[in-house]
Amino acid sequence: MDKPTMKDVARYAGVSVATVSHVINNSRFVAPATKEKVLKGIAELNYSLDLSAKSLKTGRKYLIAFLVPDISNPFFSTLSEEIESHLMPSQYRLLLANTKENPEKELAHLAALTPLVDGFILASTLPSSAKIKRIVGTRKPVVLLDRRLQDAPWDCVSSNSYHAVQEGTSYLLQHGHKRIGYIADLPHLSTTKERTQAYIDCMKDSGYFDETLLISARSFARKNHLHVRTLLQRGVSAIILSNQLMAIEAYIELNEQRLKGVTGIELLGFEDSNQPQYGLRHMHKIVQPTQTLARSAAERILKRIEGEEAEPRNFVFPSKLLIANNN
Amino acid sequence: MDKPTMKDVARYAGVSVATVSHVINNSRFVAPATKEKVLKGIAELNYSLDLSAKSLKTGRKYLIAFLVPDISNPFFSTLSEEIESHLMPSQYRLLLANTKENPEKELAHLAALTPLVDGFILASTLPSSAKIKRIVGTRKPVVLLDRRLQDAPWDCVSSNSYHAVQEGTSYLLQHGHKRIGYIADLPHLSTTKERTQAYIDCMKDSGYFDETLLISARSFARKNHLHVRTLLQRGVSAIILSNQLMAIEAYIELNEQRLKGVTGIELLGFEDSNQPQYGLRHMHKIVQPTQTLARSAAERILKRIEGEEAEPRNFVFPSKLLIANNN
DNA sequence: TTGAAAGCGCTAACAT
DNA sequence: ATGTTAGCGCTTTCAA
Repeated sequence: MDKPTMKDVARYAGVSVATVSHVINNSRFVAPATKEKVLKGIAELNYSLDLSAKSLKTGRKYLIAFLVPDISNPFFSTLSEEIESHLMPSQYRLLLANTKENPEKELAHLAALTPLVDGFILASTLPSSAKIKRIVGTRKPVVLLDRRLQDAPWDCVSSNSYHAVQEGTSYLLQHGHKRIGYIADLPHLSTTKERTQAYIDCMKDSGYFDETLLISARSFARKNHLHVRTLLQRGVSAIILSNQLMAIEAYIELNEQRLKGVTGIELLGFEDSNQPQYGLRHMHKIVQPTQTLARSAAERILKRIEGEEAEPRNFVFPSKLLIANNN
Repeated sequence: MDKPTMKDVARYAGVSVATVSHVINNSRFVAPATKEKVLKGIAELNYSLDLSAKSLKTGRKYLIAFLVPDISNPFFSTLSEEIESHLMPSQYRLLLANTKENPEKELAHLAALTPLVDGFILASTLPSSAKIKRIVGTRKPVVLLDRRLQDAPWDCVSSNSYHAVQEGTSYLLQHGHKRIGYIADLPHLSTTKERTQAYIDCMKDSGYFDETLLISARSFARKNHLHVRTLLQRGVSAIILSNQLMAIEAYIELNEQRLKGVTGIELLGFEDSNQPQYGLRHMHKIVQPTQTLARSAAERILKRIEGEEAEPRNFVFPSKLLIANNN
């Protein structure tokens, strides 16, 4: 009653293990009749390949690690679900590691996982790629996801929200808002820089830029209700939140303020998956192309693991502004 | 410049590979001086054990799978983070699989992962353990987490919220609420049954039970704002939500209703990690012992993998009621 | 068109 | 107190 091996299948089918292996991997021609017999043996004995043995022989681990800054952030949990489902048809499995927006933790994970996996999908919380390169080396492929990194010799899959933020800010300005607050995430992130810049450019163009309305925060800290209050005290009539988690917090806080009589405030937030979470209906949103990001990242890492040698490429997908219908 | 093997370390230290192996695994006595040399060799050559080879030899995979119903639910994402951190000191890694509250998907994952992992931590979305047993067999240990299962021959780690829900309901009754609504999650889940029963028992005791105020929902559907409206139309003055995700949605919807003039409604929800998410301040909460659950589950699965043969045990940790201070 | 066999890096039984 | 070595299940080169 032991787990059957290739040898068992070979004996059953009256062929050699080499033939069984080649049938499974489609790695050389096998006569249709022979192939038939082998397939039958596999089904009959309920055989399944031992990946450890294959791994020992080939050097591959059949494991891909996805390092996320915060798995309880719906953006990243959706990404991981989608990546996982795109990996399903391959024999690769996804290992998830949570870095909690902590560079040390990220480096520790990279070091611990490097010998265990064939490649990384990385939403990095680091400011640059130097340390990562040192740990991961040049042999294991890396695909950067969501957050770009300086001088990184890897494929990078990200969204571009510059235009969407610009459009959104313009929309607010056109609708009479002059004091528009902005709550930014960690300043070293590429996403933060891009989005904040769009806001700044737009506000400066219109002549209403006021740096006291630009708050640098950390989505991980869950302190956004305080920042919302600060901005309200500074007289804003609209607030832009630089990601979904912050948007949810701000939405909740704004409602509480409304109950205390505050009126006329508009919110522009992010939505990171196209299933409407929590029904934040009265908020303008920038919708990220989450599914596309996930699919592209999964594709890239598989290609690189299979040995694709082309120059690193950037894959950029635009976010879209979604104006709430005011009902 | 190839990856060093045990042989390299052995040669460097002037000993046999057996000795190196025993030093690494602490599996037999090695003279301190010899051990020293080996350790030096390991450090010097930057050696790291090849788990695939070890795996082939021992049959272990050094991988544990955690099957979650919904990774974007903060309860499960917190659990996974905590389990992961408890596994860190061991050589086991956590594989996360998302079943999306779909029994078919859960079974498919179990089948795909069974040959790849040493054990499962399972927050099952199935109504009973029969099919799981058939797939997983008796060789791979399973630890049930959060959700109990009929006739399951496995350790089970769960919280008990019966008392907390009862206390909470009593509190509401004592504060003059008579029409108290309840929005339940999937009816076949052990957690749902237990919590709903506590509510029903309490309401019947007081003579105010009204079955039209008990709504059976699905947290996965994100439709709770509608259920809240339904209950308000039916004249409730308090609503109990049977998990955190539902609580967040209800909280948001209630605030919107308040803005339309609704007053005097109280909410009792769940909080699944003790970092206060989204600052839902004006809500009573039942706090789950999330960290304890995670620690216990990690402990159990490791013990079972190491071969512990004791009878399956239930580990139950109580949830706690937290009354909001009304400010 | 298929088979034989070496060997991947490790563990552990058997030696001494 | 330590060494020798068979063999885990697979891939792949070489041979037929």
